[in-house]
Amino acid sequence: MATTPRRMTKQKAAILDYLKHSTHHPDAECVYQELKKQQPDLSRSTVYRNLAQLSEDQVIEKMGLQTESDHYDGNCSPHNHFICKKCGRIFDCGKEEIDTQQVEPIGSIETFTVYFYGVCHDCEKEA
Amino acid sequence: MATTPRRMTKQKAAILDYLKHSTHHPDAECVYQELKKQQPDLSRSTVYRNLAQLSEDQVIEKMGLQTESDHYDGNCSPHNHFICKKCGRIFDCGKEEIDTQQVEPIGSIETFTVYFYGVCHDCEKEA
DNA sequence: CTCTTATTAGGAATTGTTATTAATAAGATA
DNA sequence: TATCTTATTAATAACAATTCCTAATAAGAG
Repeated sequence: MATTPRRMTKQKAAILDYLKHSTHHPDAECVYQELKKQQPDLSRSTVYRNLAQLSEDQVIEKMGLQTESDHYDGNCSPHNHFICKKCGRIFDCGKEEIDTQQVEPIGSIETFTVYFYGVCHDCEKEA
Repeated sequence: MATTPRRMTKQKAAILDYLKHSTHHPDAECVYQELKKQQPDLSRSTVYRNLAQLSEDQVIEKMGLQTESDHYDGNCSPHNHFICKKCGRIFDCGKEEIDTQQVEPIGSIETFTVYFYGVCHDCEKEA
């Protein structure tokens, strides 16, 4: 995915180090505020740019729905979604059974959502 | 969740009707553009406000991670997340097996993510 | 019908994020 | 080590998605 060579900088290193030693899934602002304490002239854009680059390079992971705006669903019955990486369409699919025993030590599950990513069959045909 | 009485308006009815008869998971702008054809003086704020209200009332569903900004995870090994509705913390949990046969007719899965929502044990103790 | 107040249109303001630009510095090569 | 190329930076402007604000409107209870 990376189209240009990458250089390591102290800013990028700090961002990466912070994320690799965190377990609380910070957002960009949080990373910025935290690292600004060590590097007072760190820029917000640098944080955003590096977070984008690092997740593009799969060194870190961006959480959440990989779409630019929020989407709404009029169908409230239990079901999941498949998001096509190519055409961007969101498809409904059945609610799969899922084993939750690994979650029980953490808390009580009220709901869960599953997002599948891939290429839909329509787009596959075109390629 | 609704703290004030609700009134039905033709704007809200149109938004709801549109969503209930859609299967393509539109975003706010899409709903706005579509309904503006019938109601030329419909306002964008009205669409946003009603989408928020309707999903608060669980009449429709807002997709994606229920947080205001994007979060990043330095841990790239396969795992899922539990989001506490009370304290907002995001916990890691193991990657569960999931049956994907219902998704196969739609497309080829490359990855998937599972988000569990509930109340963590820390918050349960406090209540 | 009347009254209360939730809801509206319209636009301005805010927020999360990205683009721009000149200056800087990583890392390859000599 | 000195030099060169160019990815990266800080700062800020620009941007797009969303929310807030205000006076006017209209739902629906009495």
